[in-house]
Amino acid sequence: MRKPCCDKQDTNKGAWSKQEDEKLINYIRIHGEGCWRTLPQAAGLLRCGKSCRLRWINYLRPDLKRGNFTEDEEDLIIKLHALLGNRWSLIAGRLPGRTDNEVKNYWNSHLRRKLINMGIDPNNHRLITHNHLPRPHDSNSGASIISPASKVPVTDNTNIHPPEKSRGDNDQVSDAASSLEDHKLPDLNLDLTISVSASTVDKVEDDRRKSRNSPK
DNA sequence: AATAGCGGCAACCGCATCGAT
DNA sequence: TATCGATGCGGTTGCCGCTAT
Repeated sequence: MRKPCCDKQDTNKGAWSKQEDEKLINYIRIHGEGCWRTLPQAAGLLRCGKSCRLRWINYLRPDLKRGNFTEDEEDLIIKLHALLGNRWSLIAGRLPGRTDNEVKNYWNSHLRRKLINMGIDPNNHRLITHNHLPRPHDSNSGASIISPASKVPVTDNTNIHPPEKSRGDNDQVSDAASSLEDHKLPDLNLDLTISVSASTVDKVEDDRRKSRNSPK
């Protein structure tokens, strides 16, 4: 039986106070990131390590770019989501200064709705084919979708079927992504502008591996 | 002015993954 | 090879502020 990550009785929960933020920032400034389990005690925080890590990564990190997403960023998120599904950390890794949480929230609150309004199913990035729903170019029904910002067609290659939902269901996209890594997607049009290509996906995965292996 | 409804965002939770032993 | 602990990730929740009624 695994021990809980922290003694929940002795930890604060909920919103962070300014003092807590300052303690965390000061500690990381001096000692650097890592060792999240021992950090709270060492920093004098009544928080669990996971909470500290999340607060730092999503809010306190100095290199965070806060504020609205640009059109380019939106476009890139949509394209990467079409390729990778709900792998938010991978997507965020291609957006400097953005966090997975931020991208995920933005997707769920803005981009999903935006795609739906455009008649695109956000789960699989294909045109929603409702018989009663008028479609922009019906002759192409289900054949291609237009990326909103760039107006660059994202070919519906039918090889990519992002998941209805993530985690267990990520297998489909994992398959797509791993197929990309194996170069087994013959007819896949990966010219997604903003340099999202098979090699980009390779690089994303590669970066991820490297960051895992590199010491903190 | 009050309040119900809604959307956005920060934070939590549980599971997966990876490295060390 | 199996097990354990630490960390990472994605889904979900809950709070807060804004807007419509």
